[in-house]
Amino acid sequence: MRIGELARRTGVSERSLRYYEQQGLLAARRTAGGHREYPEAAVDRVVHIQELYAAGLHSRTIYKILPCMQDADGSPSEIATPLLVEELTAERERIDRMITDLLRSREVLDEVIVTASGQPASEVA
Amino acid sequence: MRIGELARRTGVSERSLRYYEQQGLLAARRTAGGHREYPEAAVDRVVHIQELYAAGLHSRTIYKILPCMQDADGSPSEIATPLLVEELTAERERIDRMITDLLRSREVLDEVIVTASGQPASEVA
DNA sequence: GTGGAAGCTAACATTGATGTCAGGTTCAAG
DNA sequence: CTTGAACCTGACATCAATGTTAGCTTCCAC
Repeated sequence: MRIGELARRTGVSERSLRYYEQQGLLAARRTAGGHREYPEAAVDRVVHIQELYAAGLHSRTIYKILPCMQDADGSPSEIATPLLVEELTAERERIDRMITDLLRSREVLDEVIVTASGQPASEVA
Repeated sequence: MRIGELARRTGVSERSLRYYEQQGLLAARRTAGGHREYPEAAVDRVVHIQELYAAGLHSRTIYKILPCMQDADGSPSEIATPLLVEELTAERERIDRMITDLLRSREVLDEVIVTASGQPASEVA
């Protein structure tokens, strides 16, 4: 399929798809005229990429992870080096911290909402 | 206290403290020579600001919230408008979504870690 | 009053994924 | 062949908080 369809089907802009290619995350054959031609599996791959971006990973890290992921093409083509596993574990801890922070943030925000919406200062016990 | 001490005590850079002032988040009296002079309560205020930044709020939103928060100075000086409460509720939902997304991201990452660390493709059932 | 630490302003740089525009080429249906 | 949609590259813009630098001023302990 071509880039427009891939963009439509994944909800990712054409701009971003080209960027992913530039970062080595997404390959495409080219037509004689230079247009990108994607296989079906590209949809899954883009979904994977999005999931990893959503986790706050940088494209360089995603670049290293992708070969180790299972996708529609089948089994992962590479096994992670111990160094990569260590890096991923560190990322996991970062995500844990973010979750913790966000839970805390939500509490703070709730407190603000209560303070701000319901109670004039005179009503505070 | 002066900016250096406030920075040290809050862990926020002087650059950021000046930026907060520029955004209207943090006020300071000035000495005759133009140096910023902060009250004790500034420490709490900066902590509040950090908490809100950590929640992913923009300075403009924080600007609107701060007067509604309780700090070392005592009770909030203003009650939020219904519009602001609505905005904060939207922010809360955004945080909820982020948490959900991160939990999902963590799962994905765990899957990658398992796939990547333990099992060569030949071992996959 | 002096010297060095600490502050001041202003301006520019950074980050990183994505938006947007310009100016051209290719594709495919009629 | 033609035409309009789709695509190409390359460059510049964006966001927002913060880092960094330069050049100058103030503060304060001696």
